[in-house]
Amino acid sequence: MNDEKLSAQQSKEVEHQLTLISRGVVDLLPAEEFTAKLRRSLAENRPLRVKQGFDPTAPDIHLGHTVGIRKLKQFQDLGHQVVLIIGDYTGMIGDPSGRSACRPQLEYDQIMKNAETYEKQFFKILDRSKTEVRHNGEWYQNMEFLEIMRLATRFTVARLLERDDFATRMQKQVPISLHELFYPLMQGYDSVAIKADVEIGATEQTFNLLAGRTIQEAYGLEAQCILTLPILTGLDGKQRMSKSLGNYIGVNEPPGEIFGKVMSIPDNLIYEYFELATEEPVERLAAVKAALEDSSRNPMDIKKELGVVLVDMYHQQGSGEQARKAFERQFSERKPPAEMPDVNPDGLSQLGLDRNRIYLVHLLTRTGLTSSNGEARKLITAGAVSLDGEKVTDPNHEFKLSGEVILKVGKRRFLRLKSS
RNA sequence: GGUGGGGUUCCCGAGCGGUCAAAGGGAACAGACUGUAAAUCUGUCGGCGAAGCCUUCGAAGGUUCGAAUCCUUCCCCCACCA
Repeated sequence: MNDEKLSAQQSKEVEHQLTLISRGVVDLLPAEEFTAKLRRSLAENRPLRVKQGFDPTAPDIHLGHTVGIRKLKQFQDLGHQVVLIIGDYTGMIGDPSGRSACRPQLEYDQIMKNAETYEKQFFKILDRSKTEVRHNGEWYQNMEFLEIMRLATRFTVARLLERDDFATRMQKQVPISLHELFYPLMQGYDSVAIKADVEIGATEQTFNLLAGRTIQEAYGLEAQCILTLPILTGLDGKQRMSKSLGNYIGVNEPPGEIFGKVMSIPDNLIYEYFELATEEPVERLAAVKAALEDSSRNPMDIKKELGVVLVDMYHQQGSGEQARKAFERQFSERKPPAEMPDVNPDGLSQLGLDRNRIYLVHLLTRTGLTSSNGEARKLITAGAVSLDGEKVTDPNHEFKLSGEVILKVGKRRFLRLKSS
């Protein structure tokens, strides 16, 4: 790469972009190479092609994904070209852990369905008109076996196996299938296919990202730079945020859900979420950090602010405050929420319930508030169920419906029964 | 391909002819406390309107009054050897 001649104006722009892009990043490798690419990009007025791939193995984008997506957005705002890879092909190959293999055909349909919802969710953050979306089936569908073998010559088994996750699995005697070793190669080849200048991913992706460099060079292309981002911790405060662990906040969730989930995170996650999942200015981050460290404020209040910010990011302005009020009403003041599902007499009879003699256990199960009669009984006995604020502890409780009754199960499940 | 060790309820993991719907731990859920935080304590944790019954211990058969436990075949995993 030649040293580009840049005007003072342009040099300043490089500095500016570098600062922004580096924010919140764990590694930007190799640093000099990236700077050079950036300089050239500006000098030649040729946007960088910045890539990130997603395997649509689950239907939801969650906050963990947004760390990367928001970094892409930053590139986009700076005028670079974002390329999203939908791993429809890699997704199928992905991770067959556990059970017997399902039918690939079925899986493909599921993947495509997920891919669709993914795209919708991506564009809650990215600008659709400026984003290039590619499915990697596009180039894998017809790839020749020979080609794949050529790819494979670039790596040694030892190198693949020295990766942390594989090493751990070997140690724990968890099987590693041959095809999993190919995954980095495929991800790397994606970079060839779309001629990526930069690929971003979470820190655990480092190996795969680096594989991209190796493979691009094998194809005579300039190697991409890689940018890694921290992994967001899930709601449990222990494991990474993921759909399958159920410890996530989805960007598609309603305001109340997002707010409530934020309130349930351990205090020590507050700062991390502010830093990685929001766009708040550095001054505010610093203030939050200071307040948490010197305990000058109740962490709960800061958490509420976080909830407001996050809700606003994915819903209309003002939804955050609304969610906060609803939350305070329901949990601080312990009043039933303003809105809850209801069941009218027709609904009751459809469930096979006689409103003159409603067997509570059946009501709970048939309305879906509990998953089985056993669970319903369990909750009643535990004192978790109330009718119009009156705790019911008799598992055989029956009642006659008159007027309107609010049924409550646990802290958050509500149902309004109407007699007319 | 050979040898050895395994597959147990959401996960880990005991059980190895009846007392087993299956110990223990984790997760989860609920209650108390509270800030839907943490910590702690308590309870529940296959299904069915008590009893009693039904379905579970990789799959299918079989032995037995009786099987998660014994036998046969099959499937899968792991280690070592090749």
